[in-house]
Amino acid sequence: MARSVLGRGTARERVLEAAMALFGEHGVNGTSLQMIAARLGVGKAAVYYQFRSKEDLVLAVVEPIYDDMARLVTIAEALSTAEARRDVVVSGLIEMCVRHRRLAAVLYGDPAVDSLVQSRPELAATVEQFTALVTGGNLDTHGRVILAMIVNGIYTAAIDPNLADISDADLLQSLQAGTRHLIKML
Amino acid sequence: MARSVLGRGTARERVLEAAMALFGEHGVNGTSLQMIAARLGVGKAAVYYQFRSKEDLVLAVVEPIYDDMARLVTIAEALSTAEARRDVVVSGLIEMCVRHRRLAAVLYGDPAVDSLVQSRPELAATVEQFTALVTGGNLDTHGRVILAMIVNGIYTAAIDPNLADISDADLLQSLQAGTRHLIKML
DNA sequence: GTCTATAATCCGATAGAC
DNA sequence: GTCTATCGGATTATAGAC
Repeated sequence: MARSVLGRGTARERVLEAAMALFGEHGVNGTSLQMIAARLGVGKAAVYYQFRSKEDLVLAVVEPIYDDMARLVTIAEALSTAEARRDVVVSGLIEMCVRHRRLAAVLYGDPAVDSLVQSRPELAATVEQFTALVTGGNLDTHGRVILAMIVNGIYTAAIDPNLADISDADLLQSLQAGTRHLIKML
Repeated sequence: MARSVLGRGTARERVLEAAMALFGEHGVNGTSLQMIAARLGVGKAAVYYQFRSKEDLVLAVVEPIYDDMARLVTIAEALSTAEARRDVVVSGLIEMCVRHRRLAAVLYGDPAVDSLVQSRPELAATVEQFTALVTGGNLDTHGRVILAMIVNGIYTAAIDPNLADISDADLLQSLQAGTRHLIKML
């Protein structure tokens, strides 16, 4: 169990950490395994020792957020009305985005992650259920646009690099306030 | 001036159209010139006849939106107060996102586009001025988060595929209403 | 666990025939 | 204007030495 000069934790954790940082900067398709290895000061084969393919690595990076999402879906689906389900999912989304702030920035809208998710039935199902819970209930055109502003606003405000200096607690509070304000317009 | 079997307009316009569609689906880094050529039913060299490099092609695809942004910056900078400038830029952003709905989806957050913009001083300057105008004035932490929700909410609601069925006019109206509502919280 | 070496593939880009 | 052919380089991934 020799460890590299840079970073802490297990070799696997250090690869995940480096991958996350580089995915965030260059996107998944713009990040080669060579770049990840170089950042860690190791050879390309050292990365392949931890993950048998790039797809496996991306999946491992992305896993924690989809675990949270699946948990949130399970909780919300136990509720009885569409409005209650949406409220739980949206406020759960806020907490999720804040908790996984750095990670969320990585996968949000990345086409490589999107197609990877679509290729895995469990992940695709979770995303589909999540979307259904958010857009559930009968909304008119105006409501749908406002709801999209809320959900995407939460997501992208949480990951905005310009807001990186704001603490998790402050961010959480402001997102909750803004959401409460907008959700009245539905 | 022979023209290919598929599509309309000049050869250059057809390449731009195909590139935009594929960039939106797979991202810039996930789209090879071979894919673009294949979609048009031509060879790779036919694309290189219209654009001397992939960078040139990406630049040409992205150009219209940065032209609009530069125009908006010029108009806003002539105003006297920070609040007036921000109002003009934000409402201009709404119109811009609706007008370039499909294109905006392509470049929003694409790392390849980001680094291309950063490598071109004119484009980088325009983006920087735009950001400065939006975040101008003195805002507290809460205001900064709300503003990020507004701006990113506008952007991503305009490009949301789930809202593709909504007309430009309806989308414009709802975005303006939601923004007016949220901007009171600043 | 990490290394070098290498295989197979794909990329962007160029040259030149037609 | 479009084609084929090809170059050099980078990529994912594997094999085997240490």
